[in-house]
Amino acid sequence: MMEFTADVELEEQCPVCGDKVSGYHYGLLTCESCKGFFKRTVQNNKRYTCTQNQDCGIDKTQRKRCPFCRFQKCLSVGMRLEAVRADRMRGGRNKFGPMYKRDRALKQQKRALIRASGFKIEGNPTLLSTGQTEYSHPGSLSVLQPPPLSSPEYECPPLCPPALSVALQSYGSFPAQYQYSAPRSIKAEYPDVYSSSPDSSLGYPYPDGCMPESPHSSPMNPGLPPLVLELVSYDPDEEQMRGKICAYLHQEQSGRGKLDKPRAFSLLCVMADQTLFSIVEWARSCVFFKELKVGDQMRLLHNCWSELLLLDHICRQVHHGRDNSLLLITGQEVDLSAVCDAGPPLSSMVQRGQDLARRLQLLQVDRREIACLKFLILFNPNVKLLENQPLVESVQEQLILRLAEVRSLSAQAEDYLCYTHLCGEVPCNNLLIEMLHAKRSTAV
DNA sequence: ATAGCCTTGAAG
DNA sequence: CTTCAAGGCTAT
Repeated sequence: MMEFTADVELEEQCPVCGDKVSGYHYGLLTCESCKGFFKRTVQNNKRYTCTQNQDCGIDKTQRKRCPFCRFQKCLSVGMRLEAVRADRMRGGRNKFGPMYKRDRALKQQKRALIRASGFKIEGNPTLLSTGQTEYSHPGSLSVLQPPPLSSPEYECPPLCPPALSVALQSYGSFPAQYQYSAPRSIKAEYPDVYSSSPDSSLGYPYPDGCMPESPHSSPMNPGLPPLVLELVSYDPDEEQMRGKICAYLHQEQSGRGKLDKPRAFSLLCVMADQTLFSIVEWARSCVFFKELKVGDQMRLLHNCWSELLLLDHICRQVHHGRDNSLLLITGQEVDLSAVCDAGPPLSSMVQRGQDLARRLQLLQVDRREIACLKFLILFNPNVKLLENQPLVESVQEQLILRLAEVRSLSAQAEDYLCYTHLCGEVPCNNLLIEMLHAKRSTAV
């Protein structure tokens, strides 16, 4: 009963500052002040800087001290930029409505279950990308769809439920509801580039030149097919991704010592695991992909996860543009010589990755082409969904050549991961390992 | 700039 | 009709 009350109290605390929750705001339950803070920041496109080390603790008494870290925390716990309306329209409901409803139902269910059984049920640890499963992935438990994919958490807490199927089902089915047929009465939320007003192009999430191309910018991009523009619009925001993963790592790391080799490697695996979640989330939001049944989605992802993961890494290096160091998703720089000290399999792979990054750099690939490439990787090329798009066709030839290299290197990386996993150096029960096993077992 | 309270308005 | 999460207002 103690745990029950503690659990309920926890749910009534703002995940940002711990103050009293006043309702769902911008994607999750927060307090009134963080709601207002998030709104002001996004609406006024505010930029803060941290005078410390960008890791200030945020609580009710200190939340005013560092708006930079407060906003980072808002993002890392899962507050959604796109829930701030670009046109400032008041009232009504947005696309998160059904999600809030499911989340409420889930909490209710959980409470009832706790009350009935008298013990606390653990969430799926691999889903805890922010330490707040319910906040960042509401609905992952509440999808009470019939089998084959039952609601795993309640049935087998000690076992790791299939992370991919849970990740694929989080947020339930709501994205399908607003893709094209969304009522235009609710409009101008940020990622919905189709309905935002032209003057909203100065919105928050896209810093200088990184603004996803929206159809509104097509006059500036003559000849770019709408599909390409759309593909780009699905790209996750790197900063937001970094915020989430850093928050997760920070919490994972707390109390741990320095980074010796296996420790560093397992840290990389955790990063990869968390990045995979972002990739799955990205895929789920993509046109065509979201129309597929979950089974097909899983098959596609099982096939290409490591390629997408590698591409994500390579792109970061292209952007980073340095031959002698690697840039991690966390923003940390790793000296290449340190990696080479690790020995042949890893060092040569990293070198191949660097070579690939350099060649992509020479090709001057931009985010539109990367978006196409990711799409090509996700779908089996035989599907040829992009075949009729002139731009994709014009760059496809060169991109496909790189694809072969991505495939080959990712295969080597998979083997290496498998090997290190057998040596016990990879943390178990994560999406990474699930993917590894899934591919190996179906490859027979 | 913050945060508590107020008004709005689509969805149910 | 009611609900409640958006944006708005305003004293601190």
